Amino acid sequence: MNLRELSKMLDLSQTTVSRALNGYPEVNEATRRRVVEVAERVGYRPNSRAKELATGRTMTIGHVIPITIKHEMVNPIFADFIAGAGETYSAAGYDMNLSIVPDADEARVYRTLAARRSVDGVIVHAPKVNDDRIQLLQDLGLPFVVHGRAGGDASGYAWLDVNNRRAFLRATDFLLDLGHRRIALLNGLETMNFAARRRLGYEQALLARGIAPDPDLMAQGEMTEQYGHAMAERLLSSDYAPTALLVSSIIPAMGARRAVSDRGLMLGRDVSIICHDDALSYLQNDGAVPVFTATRSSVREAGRRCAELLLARISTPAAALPQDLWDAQLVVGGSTGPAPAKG
Amino acid sequence: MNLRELSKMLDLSQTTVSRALNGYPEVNEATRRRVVEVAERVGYRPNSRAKELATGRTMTIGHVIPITIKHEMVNPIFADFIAGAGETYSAAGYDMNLSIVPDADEARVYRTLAARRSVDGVIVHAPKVNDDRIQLLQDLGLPFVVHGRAGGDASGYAWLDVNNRRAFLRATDFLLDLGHRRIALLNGLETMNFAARRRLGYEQALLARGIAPDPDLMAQGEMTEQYGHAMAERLLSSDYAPTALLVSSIIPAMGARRAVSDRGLMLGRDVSIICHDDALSYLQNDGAVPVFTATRSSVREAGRRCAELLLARISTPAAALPQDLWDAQLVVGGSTGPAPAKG
DNA sequence: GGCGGCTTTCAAAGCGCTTTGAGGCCGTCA
DNA sequence: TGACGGCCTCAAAGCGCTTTGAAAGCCGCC
Repeated sequence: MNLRELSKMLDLSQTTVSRALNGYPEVNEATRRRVVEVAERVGYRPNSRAKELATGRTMTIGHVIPITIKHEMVNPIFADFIAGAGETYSAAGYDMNLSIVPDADEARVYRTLAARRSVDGVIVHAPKVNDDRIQLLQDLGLPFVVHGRAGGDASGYAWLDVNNRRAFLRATDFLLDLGHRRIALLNGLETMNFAARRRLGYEQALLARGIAPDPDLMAQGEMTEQYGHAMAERLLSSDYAPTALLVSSIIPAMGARRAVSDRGLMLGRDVSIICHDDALSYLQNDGAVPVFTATRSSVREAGRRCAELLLARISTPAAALPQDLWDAQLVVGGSTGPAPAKG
Repeated sequence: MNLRELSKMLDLSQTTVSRALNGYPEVNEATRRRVVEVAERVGYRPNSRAKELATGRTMTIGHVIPITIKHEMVNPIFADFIAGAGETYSAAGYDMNLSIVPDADEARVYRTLAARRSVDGVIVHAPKVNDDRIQLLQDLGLPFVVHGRAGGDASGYAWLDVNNRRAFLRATDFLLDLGHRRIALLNGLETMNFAARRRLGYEQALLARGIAPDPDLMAQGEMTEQYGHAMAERLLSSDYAPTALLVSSIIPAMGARRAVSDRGLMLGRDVSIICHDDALSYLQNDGAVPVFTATRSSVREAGRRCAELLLARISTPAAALPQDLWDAQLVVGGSTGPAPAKG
């Protein structure tokens, strides 16, 4: 069923039917209702490609998700982010075009999306400290919103970020207030800007109390359960072990917890853990007393909001660049307690 | 840069340029090289929508991912499945169109995709025991491959599934061989076919040893960490607690492990756990001695393969329906051991 | 009776590509 | 010399829609 057949069926011109379906004012309300009703009944939907070619708008948003090549790992927070963004798109009649690519190929994919006019805009995931994607997208003239920020000046593009520095500063402060002095940082890869900023917050908090950050207490890596386990294991087995761990995500935090119980230690008494909690749907850390004390910010909500911001940029390119900085909540759970008295 | 401009630049006709770019035989190899070289240099890529309209093929595959409405949860295995499928698509020049929808809306989305001709085919995720999507897609004439199978006769459509019944039968057998007699099942939602079949395997193994399945030892639910914790906690605190748990995924298994250590019990000695391991990239359960004894099957590999099967169906609709049944590996890790001697 | 407003038609261009059919030019071969 | 194959051009249709401009029909109203 195409437009010509439908208009024949309605005994109206294609013009009128098209106008009726697209809400143009010059068609009589009764006619419009009739058109819509029949279109509905016979299941007419305009051919997406024809419509998109004619209008020059694809009504689709690109998400280019990098795979870190070493472990072929796709960061699990993407699932929730995408779910949030997807809600916004559905509600607005947009589609999502998802590409999963080794991070080395990202630039090529953006160029292709732009040149083929396959998308009306893109979301930039996982910005690095030095990230050339932003300049590239500006050159390409493709509307975009960054989830996070790159390092350096962030005034020239649209983004939504969590105040990662502040979150980890507060988390570190919280541990310091509990009497902890040896606090380890199990960070994400510090080529990622979010991780670099978390480290900054951690160091700032320590320095503010006159504690020199100790490189032996800092690790970075991809945020797997195994990474959390391995690092916590290594740290806890040292002679001069930390009493608290600040962990970049709930996933390595689970690994760290495993290391704690492997050693027969008790979480929140012998060792404290604070992690960042993205509020993943399958790893919920809520309830009256959450398992983990955490800095919490919903990545799904971020997905929803990034999508909204992008759609707004597409429909109103001249509007001011949105730059949203969200504060994470510090929620107190069962994984933290006063620093143990010295052995 | 469009085709007309490019052909002007090359001083060739649009016809020749189009033929050169699309590999038609009637163009001289030297000319073709020149065309390709210039197109490359000026960054020409054909407009996707125009090409798709002209050819009638969208070169995109739809993935409709259901969100279970209650917890707004998106199953984290999708991330890895999609990553696998995405690799295949990229290699074949296909795009992925992802819709995330409350499961009640799925049928509507399929109808829309078909009517608008937005995709050349779809992957069906998470088939239920009673699933009307398959009939729907057959009616719509949209090529599809099911990841899993629905209940009932599966001979009429293309699918790739893990032998879930057999996997859980073997896992149960393994526990029985270790002397366990009270084995609990923490299953996924048994409206899902994979979960129903796992339960079947579990029950078959028990019955084969003359053990009547005990409803008190069976739970089902969405596969979150919290679910695993809550169920294990409840089971382990009963007077007549199971000595082993068979868990539907590594995520609730982590929750179950937490419950075990909460009670001061030791995994693999006081309580055994076997789980299904989808080989998620961020929850790897490998190494010399994996943490969990598990039935393992890579969902990422499944994604890759499902995508291949679907592309093959699209290019050769008349070929026989692929129906792949994969066996999960049973890998022995540290979470299982002989049943403890009675109290 | 004429005018203006509302609704609709008609015809066509245009979006950027693919595809086809007819035909031209050139060099080669019988 | 003529036929033929190889390579290319030309012109146009077609994919299914949107959008535009001109015009027509119908209505009520002054």
